[in-house]
Amino acid sequence: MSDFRRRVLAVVRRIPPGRVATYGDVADWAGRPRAWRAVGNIMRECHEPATPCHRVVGAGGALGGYGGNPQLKRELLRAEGLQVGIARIRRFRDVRWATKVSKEASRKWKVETEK
DNA sequence: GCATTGACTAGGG
DNA sequence: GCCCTAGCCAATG
Repeated sequence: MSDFRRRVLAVVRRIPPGRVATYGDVADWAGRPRAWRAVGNIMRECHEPATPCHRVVGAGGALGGYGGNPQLKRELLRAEGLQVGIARIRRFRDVRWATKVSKEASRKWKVETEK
């Protein structure tokens, strides 16, 4: 279990219900802003219920994937009060976690996880 | 250690 | 908004 992977999971678990974050956001919070692609790889492995992988979506509100069951992901998100289209999240800007979190909070989070 | 792969993204047409 | 391209990172064989 690499350090980066551990951080990514920690960030994902931090996403509150009814909110979503993009792969890019997660990578950023994990300390590697340009590792979004790797984040996708990690998610593929960690399909355990302990981490709300379904709250991690693609940039611009794209759903991304969910193992062999993308539809399930849509259901889960809708169950949390999100408006989900065929392959997109409506009101994405309003439910995107990263934009709702204050800079203060992100700074604090980084300080705690950097060490 | 190199090559391939992927639940990605930003930019240009 | 959609399609294509190039760039990027960690995991895998």
